[in-house]
Amino acid sequence: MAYKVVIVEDEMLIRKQLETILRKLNYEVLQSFSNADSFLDMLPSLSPDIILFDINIKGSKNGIELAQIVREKYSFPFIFISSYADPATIEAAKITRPNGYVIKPFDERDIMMVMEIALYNAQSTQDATQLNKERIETKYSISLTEREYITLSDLSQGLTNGQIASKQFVSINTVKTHLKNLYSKLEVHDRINLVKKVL
Amino acid sequence: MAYKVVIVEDEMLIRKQLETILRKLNYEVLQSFSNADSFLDMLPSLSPDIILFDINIKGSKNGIELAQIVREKYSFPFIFISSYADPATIEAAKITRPNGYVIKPFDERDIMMVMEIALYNAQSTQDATQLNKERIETKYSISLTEREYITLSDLSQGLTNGQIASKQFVSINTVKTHLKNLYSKLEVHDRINLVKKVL
DNA sequence: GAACTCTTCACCCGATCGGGTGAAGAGTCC
DNA sequence: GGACTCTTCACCCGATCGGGTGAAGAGTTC
Repeated sequence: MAYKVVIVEDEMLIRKQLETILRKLNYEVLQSFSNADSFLDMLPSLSPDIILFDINIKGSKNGIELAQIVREKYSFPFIFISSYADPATIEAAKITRPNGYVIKPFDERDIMMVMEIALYNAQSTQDATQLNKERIETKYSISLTEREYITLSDLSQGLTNGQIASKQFVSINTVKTHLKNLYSKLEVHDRINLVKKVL
Repeated sequence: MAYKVVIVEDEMLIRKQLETILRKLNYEVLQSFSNADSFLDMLPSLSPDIILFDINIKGSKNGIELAQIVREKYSFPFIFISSYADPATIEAAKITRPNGYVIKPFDERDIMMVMEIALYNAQSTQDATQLNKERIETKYSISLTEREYITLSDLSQGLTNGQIASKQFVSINTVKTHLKNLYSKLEVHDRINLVKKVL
């Protein structure tokens, strides 16, 4: 399934170039906008995986302002495309915390690299707040049994031992056994530090 | 105070170029390494704000493997420098979740841009995991007293009531009072959910 | 000075947690 | 069949937590 991309760029040639490169790299270009207002109108009905902003676009808002809005209201990942790399522009751009930044002129390699990394990082930071058995196992060089992992998941939801027991249809003593083993494996002594460690 | 940078790059000319650019941009180059092993030896005694890795370095490990180690054990931000932008390399590089990626040849603008954004993003994501009184207050439309906030901070470190009491030089009963009020204000019934809510 | 908040602390109680020992059945591996 | 792991559960105990009531001193506000 191709990632869905939205482009906001008012220079027609660059826009076409971006579209061509992105399609070649197997991304789905949902829509390209040449001005800020039509972008803002349409955005609520789109659900892109990532957005490309030219910083210097005509219209009521520039790319940085658009990015700010997107960050606050929609939190889609986005990348800046710009010929400007002066300190003032970068200073303004960085506070929007872009997932990438491409300086013109760019080529296919630049776009591929930035897109791949941006999408992967965006994905990962989303996942990072969720539990992941494999991640924990490799990170702490331990191995969790199936039941231990489920118990850990329930615990990290903030459930008490009793609630976990009911949910899993087992005795509270069983839950305690699993937790005891988890404490031991992850080298903590209480549930708080366990939850902290895995989140 | 200048950001501290460590460079791992075995091509002498590139290394010197990087050092020159970074110093010009007012970064402090802590140390430059030309091979993986000396880097790994010294890293524990360094505390860089960011690391630059050439992907293609000679030695026991390449830049991507080094980055993997840094991500897991030290979690310093890092940036890749590479002439390779083929899909396989990017695929391998992106799973280390680099804070930036520069394709050779690069110039001062590229380095400035990537460094600024990488450092800013790294800073921000760190802050997001830290407690912040104002953020909590606005997010949940409550107001915390000074002591409540300190107690909350200590609690989110994973301390028990007894430990918090010792640390603050107050009675354990006082700690319990503050916690009770915190539970009430944040509408939770136990410390786990309190910690989860504020992190 | 009265009203108010903030901070401190005490006592109580029942529920939960952490930690330990022991054990039994199911399944896998060799 | 024996060794092993995984999962299940029981009982015990001391420590801690959650929740409640009550109260006293310090400081601010009006």
